[in-house]
Amino acid sequence: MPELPEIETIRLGLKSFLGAKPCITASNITRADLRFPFPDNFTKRITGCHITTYKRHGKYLLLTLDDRLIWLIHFGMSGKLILRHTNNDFPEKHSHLFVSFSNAKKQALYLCYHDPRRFGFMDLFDADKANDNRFLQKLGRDPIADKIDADMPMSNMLMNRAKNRNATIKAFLMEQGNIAGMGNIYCSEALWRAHIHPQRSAGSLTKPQWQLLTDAIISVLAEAIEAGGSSFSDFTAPEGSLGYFQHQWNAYGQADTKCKNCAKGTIRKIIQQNRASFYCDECQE
DNA sequence: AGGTGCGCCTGGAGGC
DNA sequence: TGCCTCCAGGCGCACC
Repeated sequence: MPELPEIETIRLGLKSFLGAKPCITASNITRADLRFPFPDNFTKRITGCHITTYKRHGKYLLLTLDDRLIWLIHFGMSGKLILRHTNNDFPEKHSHLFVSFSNAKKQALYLCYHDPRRFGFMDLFDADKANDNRFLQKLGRDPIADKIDADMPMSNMLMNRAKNRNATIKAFLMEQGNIAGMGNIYCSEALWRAHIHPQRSAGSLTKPQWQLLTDAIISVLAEAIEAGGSSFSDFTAPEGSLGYFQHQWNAYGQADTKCKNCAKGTIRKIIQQNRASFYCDECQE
């Protein structure tokens, strides 16, 4: 369930907790596979390394180790990081990876990757071969992290990719190769904000609609990151978890309520690609 | 090759 | 209370 804003919040929270260049002093895997097996010699390879950058692309958290390795984390549906100042009080169930750190002040800090459904996964590869990574190479532009490209604004890029596509706009936005980081929730929210029906074919959107939709995507993600940031400011509360945060949705999960945009229509729930979509039956076309 | 649907996995909610 | 069924969905993959 964590989508781009949740991963960004995890990234910021982890960076704030560990600080600059923390050293991995120990690591331990308690089950060999998440969605995929851990990379070979994973714990051996990361132990002794320092985290030199904290990056994110779409829903992937990318930690650079000693400027030469990338530790990739995908949180799947239920993955989260639990952070502690002492090496105890981690949940007994579904804690799959434990990592100990020493920060710049030589304080010991502890992290646990917790994932009940185990849809998450990790990878480890050479930083100079990131373009060949089987996960990263499939990703499109990140709507928040990537620099604005004056020659090819995101709305034009999306419109070009959608040309002649019969897939619905919902399915199109969910394809990580078109735009990285959109999940089920923010798709519904962005389409609601842009007044575009989720069953419209992607190729049928007009140029102004692509502009409206692009603006909606960026604003809905940016606002969610802001909301996540405000909830993470007190993440040192006892649970100390960085994962999925509850936001106030306008469309997602609001079936049968009055639309807050037009105040006339009703939010409806339909199933697309076996996933729930929510839209207003009055103001989304 | 584009479009569609399934399986993976577990906890929680709801029905009886 | 307890058992059962359904639902949540990101991703890779099989299939048409």
